[in-house]
Amino acid sequence: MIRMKPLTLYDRMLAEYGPQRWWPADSPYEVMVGAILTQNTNWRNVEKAIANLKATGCLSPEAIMEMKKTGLETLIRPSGFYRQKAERLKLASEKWVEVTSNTPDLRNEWLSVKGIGEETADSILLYAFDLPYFVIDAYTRRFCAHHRLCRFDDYEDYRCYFESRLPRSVPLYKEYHALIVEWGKRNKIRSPRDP
DNA sequence: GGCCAGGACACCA
DNA sequence: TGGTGTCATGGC
Repeated sequence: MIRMKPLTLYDRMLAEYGPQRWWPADSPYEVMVGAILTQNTNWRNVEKAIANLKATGCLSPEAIMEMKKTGLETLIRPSGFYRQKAERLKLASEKWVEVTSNTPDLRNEWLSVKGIGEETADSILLYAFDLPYFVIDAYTRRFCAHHRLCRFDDYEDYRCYFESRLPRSVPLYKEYHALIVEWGKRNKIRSPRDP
């Protein structure tokens, strides 16, 4: 196999798959909700949960903060882990109304929310706040291993790998991550050390 | 009917 | 700090 650079792989995927135009959401807040609901969960199940929130007029931070936890659990049940995620959505919604894209140390603000780890935080920062953080998920690690780009244990090492090799561009980061996910869905490739 | 999906955290040694 | 268990639904 010919070993390629990250930007070359990006160009090839963009040519083959076309622009993905991520994140699939109608608003930045919906991005945040989706980022939490999709934790270790098939996106199709997330779509059902978000549809329930929309149908009941509950897709807003105010509505989610105010509603009973059990009611929220019922709406998001299709996304799995619904008890945990209901709690996480409430905590994240509280954070949502208190920060802006100009809040200092915004990444750590999100990481301080129980239930929001590095991947979820970076998804929110990139797709909801338009800030240049490259998102590392299970597909990204698989992508790196498959193309012999790199292999690390730590999330930060992967993020640094991409951010140090790509132009610092929010649209590029968005599209690249989306293309990696599309690649992952088309190529069900797993390795022994796969997360 | 088993396996897996766009993680995160608690607990233990 | 590293390994393991838990959380849960729905599609294939």
